[in-house]
Amino acid sequence: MLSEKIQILYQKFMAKELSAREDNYSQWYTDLVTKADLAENSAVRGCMVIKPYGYAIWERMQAALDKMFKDTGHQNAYFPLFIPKSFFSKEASHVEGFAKECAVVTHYRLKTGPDGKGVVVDEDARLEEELIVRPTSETIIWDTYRNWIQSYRDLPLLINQWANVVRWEMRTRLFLRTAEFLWQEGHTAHATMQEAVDEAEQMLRVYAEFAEEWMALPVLKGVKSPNERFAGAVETYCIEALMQDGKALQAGTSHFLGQNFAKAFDVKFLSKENKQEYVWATSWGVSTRLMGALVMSHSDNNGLVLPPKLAPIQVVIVPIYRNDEQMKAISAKALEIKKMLELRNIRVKYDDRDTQKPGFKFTEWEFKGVPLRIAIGPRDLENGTVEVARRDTLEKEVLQMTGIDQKAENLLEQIQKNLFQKALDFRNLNTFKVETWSEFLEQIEKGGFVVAHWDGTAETEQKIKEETKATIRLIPIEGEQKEGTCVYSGKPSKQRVYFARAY
RNA sequence: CGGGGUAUAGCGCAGUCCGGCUAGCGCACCUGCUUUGGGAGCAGGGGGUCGUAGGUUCGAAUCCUACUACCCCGACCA
Repeated sequence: MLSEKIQILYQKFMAKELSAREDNYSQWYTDLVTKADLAENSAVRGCMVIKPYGYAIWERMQAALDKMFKDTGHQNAYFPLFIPKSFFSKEASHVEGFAKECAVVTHYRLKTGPDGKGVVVDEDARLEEELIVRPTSETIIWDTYRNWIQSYRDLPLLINQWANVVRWEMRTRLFLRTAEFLWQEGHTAHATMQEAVDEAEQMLRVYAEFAEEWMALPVLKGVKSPNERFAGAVETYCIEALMQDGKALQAGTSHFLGQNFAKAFDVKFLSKENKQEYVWATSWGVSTRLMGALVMSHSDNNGLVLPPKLAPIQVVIVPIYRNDEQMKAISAKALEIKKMLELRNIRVKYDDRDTQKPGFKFTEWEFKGVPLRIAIGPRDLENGTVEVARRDTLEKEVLQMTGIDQKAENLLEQIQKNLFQKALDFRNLNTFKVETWSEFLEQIEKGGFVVAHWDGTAETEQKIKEETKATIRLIPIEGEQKEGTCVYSGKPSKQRVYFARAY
């Protein structure tokens, strides 16, 4: 339990550094991202600088996902940043979906300005065909696949790329929506429709597993309504998470593209039966938006809370000492513990900076979300103990130094589980089944998921969105599917769907 | 793209209404001493073309005009 004194210090700290979560959620989020050194706004509008600490988390996400992709048979490749404009118009709904937010390269040269100062675009260097900065790579990839695929023997083609993409957004927020972002995009080609559907569903399960196991983020699996579908997809699968402010966030999508892109880019293969057929396609992606989801689902008014599996530093050791002699003795012990922990593959930082006091270090590492802190002082040396503090519960306890490596390992596992359970409890507590329109209106105001019957029409979906700002987040593909009557129109409904206001 | 707000040291702000001497304050930074179990104290010190461009004036952070950037709230999207 926290003493009163510490509570007061926290209040002082909060007032100084961080907006309170309950007062202004979005300001709290922005403060957290910038002050915990995850990212900052850049000189370029809408684009962010991901700072080393934030990038370290992203690298851990990448590593885990990349392994999962490889384990399911995918290979990495890289396709160009630029896409010829003409490629874009080949798939009608795809263009329509992205046209409004594309950056376009028109020239390839600058020259010195007429007044001899600065540089201007050289009008003589106009590109014959303008290039689009990729908002996603389906078109260039399918144009390439055409040459790679001749026979059923070339299938399935299972490829992923890690890349940056650009979508010219009007309003941006660090990680959640930036003009340029980092992501991975998988693009696969299959001989049969069933195989492609299976692939899209498999990758959805991979995403869900990653979110739950690594990010400690419980997610719902489902499909999007036609309205919310990816431009060019036949079916869009998604994982959807609930943030602490009661808004939903799409954390990953996987698309069954049918033969839309194969037809647009003329990608055919010769089947076993010696017939020319169009291939079946999928694409799937998660982005640096996951960083935003991570921050918003676990963190509190004391700063970031990171799940141990993704934390760049899992344990920080802080020495407490009065003089050089003590520091020496404590350092020896601390380094010993560090080594023990590292033998268990725990990522440890020994914070032996002499320029900061222990209290400062406590607060700083807490703010940065380090799951476990071990403090060692003269008293501990005498007693053969250490003080261990958990970031998730803020609990402190004094433990025997012997066997601390095993205890730390157990605690990290517990923290990982606890964060997931807390997030799951929160979601359960904020998911409501409603039967009537008035219930719907009342509940959607309070935030969270509202589970209600929908008649399946785009008109109803649109009206609900206009009246409440809530959208259909997903149509569940798991659990019961009972019929009922639409909460808005009263018409028959095949099953309940999840509504929420969303990021 | 609409509404609102902001722009003064690395960060947060005061000063602007009502123009006037050398532009302040807190945090951070540097030096020294004392400190170190939850953001240490004291003393000294460094750091500014007051967002940009133009105008008014003897004189502009302050008044006028235009522009730019950022933040918040909407519409659009992952």
